Amino acid sequence: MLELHRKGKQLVLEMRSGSCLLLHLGMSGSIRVCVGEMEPESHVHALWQLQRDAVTMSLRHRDPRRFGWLESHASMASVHASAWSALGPDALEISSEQLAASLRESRRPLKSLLLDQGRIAGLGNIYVDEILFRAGLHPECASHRVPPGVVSRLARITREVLARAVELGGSTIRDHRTVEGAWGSFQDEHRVYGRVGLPCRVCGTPLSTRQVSQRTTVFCRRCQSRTPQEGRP
DNA sequence: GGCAGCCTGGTT
DNA sequence: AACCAGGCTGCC
Repeated sequence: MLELHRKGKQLVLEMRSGSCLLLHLGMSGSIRVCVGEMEPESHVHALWQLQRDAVTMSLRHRDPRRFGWLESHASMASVHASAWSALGPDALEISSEQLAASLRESRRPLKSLLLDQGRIAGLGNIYVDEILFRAGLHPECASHRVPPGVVSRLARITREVLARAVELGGSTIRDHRTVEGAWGSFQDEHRVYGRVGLPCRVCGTPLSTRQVSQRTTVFCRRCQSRTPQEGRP
């Protein structure tokens, strides 16, 4: 295997031959690479033995809840032309212009738009809630009503939250592990996710919950205003 | 645009 | 035994 590529939640392993394995880990999936044999484990759906010179390496895809998938592509060009053409810009690098373009014409709730992989690729339920809290925005605020200055701040916070989460190895709630098998620790910095009823870390108000876009949503009704003001710090 | 359904394991 | 979480697809 030569190279790794990623867009949003999708990962590509590009082989030396140029052929590609495109995969999505779903919510409980993981891939592990190790030298030599691997200890047996449950829920392994695919296993490769890779030969490099005299060394054998094992690559394994484990996915207890089977929400993940993988498909084979002849080349990166094929990946770009199919699966990746349906994805919006990557959330780690989203610009305020790109975000503004998505928000401008939609009356949908902000949270629903941020979860839409075709608009912005890479955000799931945890990170959307964490981003909206840090941006001081209500999850049900109509997307087109977010003023330009606030959109630019939202884009910056999106990039910052994800970069920090990556730095900490992600959020280990239950299944998630880093590629080395370690726990992530971004959950220690969660402000709202998993904290329903607990006091807001900023103002002490008990955190609220509600279904938004068929997703459990946690937010602070005091810190996250429904009508964002331009120029908020 | 909403919503059921897919699936498993942990919780109630 | 019933319910829930989560990402995404496919059907209204």
